[in-house]
Amino acid sequence: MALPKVGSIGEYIRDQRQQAKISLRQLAAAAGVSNPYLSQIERGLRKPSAEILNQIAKGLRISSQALYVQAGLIEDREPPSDVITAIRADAHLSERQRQVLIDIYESFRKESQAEDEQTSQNARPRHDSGPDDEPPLPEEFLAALEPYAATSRNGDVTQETKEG
Amino acid sequence: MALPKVGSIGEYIRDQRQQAKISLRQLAAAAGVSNPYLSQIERGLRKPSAEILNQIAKGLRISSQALYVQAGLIEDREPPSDVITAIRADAHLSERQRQVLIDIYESFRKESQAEDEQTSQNARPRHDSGPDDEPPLPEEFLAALEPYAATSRNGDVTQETKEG
DNA sequence: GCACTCCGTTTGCAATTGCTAGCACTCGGA
DNA sequence: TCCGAGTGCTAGCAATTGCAAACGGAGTGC
Repeated sequence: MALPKVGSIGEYIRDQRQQAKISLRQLAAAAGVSNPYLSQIERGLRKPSAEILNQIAKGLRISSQALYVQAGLIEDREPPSDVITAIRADAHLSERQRQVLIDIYESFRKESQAEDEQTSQNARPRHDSGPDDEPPLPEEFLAALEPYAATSRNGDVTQETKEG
Repeated sequence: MALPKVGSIGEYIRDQRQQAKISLRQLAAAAGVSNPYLSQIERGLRKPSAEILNQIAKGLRISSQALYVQAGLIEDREPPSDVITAIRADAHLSERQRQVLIDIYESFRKESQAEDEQTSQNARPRHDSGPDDEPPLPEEFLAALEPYAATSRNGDVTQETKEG
């Protein structure tokens, strides 16, 4: 992948600014930075801090993330390819919580694997073919979770998952 | 208060580092920054550039975006959790397993949220276990998991948090 | 020609980042 | 006891950021 060279962020900003048809000074004022500095940024002579970058993004009315990606400050929006990577990347979890989730996930994977082998041996129907294969309900987990996390077991699940 | 004050990013980094049980010097080495500087960042004496922030995020194995949000460099428009997306996309899981993982994940998230609102200082709302500063180990979960999944409880998690 | 306004740029300078070297402290072993 | 390895922190410095002031050029009106 092309290295995010320092100049590219400047070119990108200048490009966006010109597309918006505003002058350097206007953008500088809107972003709250000095015009000389913005000029130097656009020409790749200076490497702006994230704070300045953020202000410029606001002045340009574009997403900060796009600018950070251009600046090479965010790995090009890595898709959450697998569960473990996503868990690892989730900064809202504590290390221990991460480990618990990963443990459970891996045990699930092992279970599926075992079933898969069984299937090939005994030609057993897959578990999703019928609901009669019901394993114990998640309540067991949530019960075990209780000392650990304040979980709304099955009582009032009024907390919806959506957010914002 | 609700504003992302400058010091909070340092507290957040220190918190994540301590939860990961690595020393300041270890994280500094992993992130490629000097230990004194990381120390100052954690104490809120310095405002790290986005580049440094990015390296620290890598050292902590968390997403750069989460760190930028903490630093107030990205509007907290939190997209739906990547973890849930990844779980939903995992074809190896049964629907029930998916639901269990999502339930646990969300309960963790709620717990963190509650802690955060309660006080950003100590992260031990309940359950004082005495001299041993270890909260209950994941074994509890895995024990509860036993009837459900064929889990290798003693099996160490092969994913180690350190890496050469 | 002259004055005025806008454009982007160059020139110094204070403030800050981020580093190396070194300090003080704790723990375990000879 | 001292020694070595580990922890985090302070002091001082080079390099960089980000700014105010000033510059040359283009356009407009008198």
